[in-house]
Amino acid sequence: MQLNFNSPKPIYMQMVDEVKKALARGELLPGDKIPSHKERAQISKINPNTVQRAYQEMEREGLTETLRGQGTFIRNDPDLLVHIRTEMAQAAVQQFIEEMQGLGIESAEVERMLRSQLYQEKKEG
Amino acid sequence: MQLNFNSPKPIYMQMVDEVKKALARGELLPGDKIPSHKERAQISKINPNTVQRAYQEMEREGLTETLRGQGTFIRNDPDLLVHIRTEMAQAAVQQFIEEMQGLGIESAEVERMLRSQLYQEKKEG
Amino acid sequence: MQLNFNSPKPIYMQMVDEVKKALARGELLPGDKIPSHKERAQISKINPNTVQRAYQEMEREGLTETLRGQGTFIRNDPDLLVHIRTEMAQAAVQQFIEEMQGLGIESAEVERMLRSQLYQEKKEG
Amino acid sequence: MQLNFNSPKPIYMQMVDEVKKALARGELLPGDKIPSHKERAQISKINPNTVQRAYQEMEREGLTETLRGQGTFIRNDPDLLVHIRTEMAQAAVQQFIEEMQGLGIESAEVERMLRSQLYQEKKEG
DNA sequence: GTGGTCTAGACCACT
DNA sequence: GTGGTCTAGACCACC
Repeated sequence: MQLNFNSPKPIYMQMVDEVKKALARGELLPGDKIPSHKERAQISKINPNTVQRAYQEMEREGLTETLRGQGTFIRNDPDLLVHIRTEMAQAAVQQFIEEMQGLGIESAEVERMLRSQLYQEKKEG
Repeated sequence: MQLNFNSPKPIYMQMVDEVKKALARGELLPGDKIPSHKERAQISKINPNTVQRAYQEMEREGLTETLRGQGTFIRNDPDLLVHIRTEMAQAAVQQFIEEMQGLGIESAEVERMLRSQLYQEKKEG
Repeated sequence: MQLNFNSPKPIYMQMVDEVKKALARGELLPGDKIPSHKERAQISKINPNTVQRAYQEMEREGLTETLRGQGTFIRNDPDLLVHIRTEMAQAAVQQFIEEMQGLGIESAEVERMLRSQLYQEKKEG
Repeated sequence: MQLNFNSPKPIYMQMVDEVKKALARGELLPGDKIPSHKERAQISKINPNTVQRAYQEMEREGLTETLRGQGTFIRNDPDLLVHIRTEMAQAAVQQFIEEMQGLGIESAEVERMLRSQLYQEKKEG
């Protein structure tokens, strides 16, 4: 779980996104237990309340469900993974397109730049 | 100039980015005068202090220069436009790729999704 | 026995209320034996401690009596049923009226809304 | 704003409900500014963070909107009042009916009890 | 001054 | 030990 403490994006929001990404990547599965807020806080070296706020947000978004005294679990919904994955991917694509159009860059050029950096990336990584 | 007051990104940073985008799109040209901070504040309905901070930031980044008593101008540097444009575009591409890889999406799929949404977009817009 | 694990009302209180309701409905009768706390815990999938606390509370309220080695029984008091029933009903009515007055709804309108939903309910159920 | 510090219902939830009731009663109008969380905290003698949590919840439910640095306002939606009012009233009626049916009380008897207490109330108040 | 985030630490209900 | 609420107080961005 990578957190950027200098980002303007609140830490609790970053945590929610990280969990969603882990789900999308298949590293978390529906039904999995996630660490208690105290445990997570120790691991990530942040305050338990901040973790709890992230967990609250996930609950609210239907990402997790919590059993009193037992812990917090990824919701056991078979569609959840695909749903989150497409939702986040489409949002990223959308934001990217808007950003590039905001810079006045043509679709063909957007494609070209993406490919160029995409395959250069692959070699580096 | 589109500002999102609920974004965690500070308004003054959003303003800087909007000016850069206008430059990249060719809507602002090197040497152009930009509105005084009071004028800009009235137009965008934000606090003059916030505008001033954005202007300070642009000055600091070498984007603008201020002539006493005459106002603030886009710096008259022929390379500025291209420089800003490629810088912002590459940053956007980079961020997009990282986001998609964070979701565990393969390069080929990234390309496919981009194209799909890119040309659908074009028809809508 | 319906328990809502997300309600702010403690589970043991919910259990007490459920027993009272079963009594009011005539599903439990004075003198009836109620399950041991271990049994109850297994049935309702809750912690035996929680059940025990509910049983303690019922004992305290004079709802049940415990015979050593024999188990816990609904108190054999002929007035108990009527007493509980009217007590709970009046509390419910009282709370409802206060809630509706808190919303600034007139008595006539309260009556009308109740009838409307009451008979619609009947058809559905 | 009446808060019950001994209720199991969290204070921030009580605050949300109180604002909704004030709206339903017409004491708050769409567009009205509500006190800052610090002010409200002083008035109600609770912690500013608790107030803020209530305000957050109201924002999330679409009850209020907040303008950075200016304050929090009842959302300026003409349907809001009626919407909240009917929503809360129906929920109260529904809960009341379920409670009474849980006690095994017939519809006719429910009506009778309501009327009896409703008009007795009126004389007292 | 206003809202938003974060830390720190307490208390409670439930397992 | 686990989640939930609350208090207290700090810092920041914006008005």
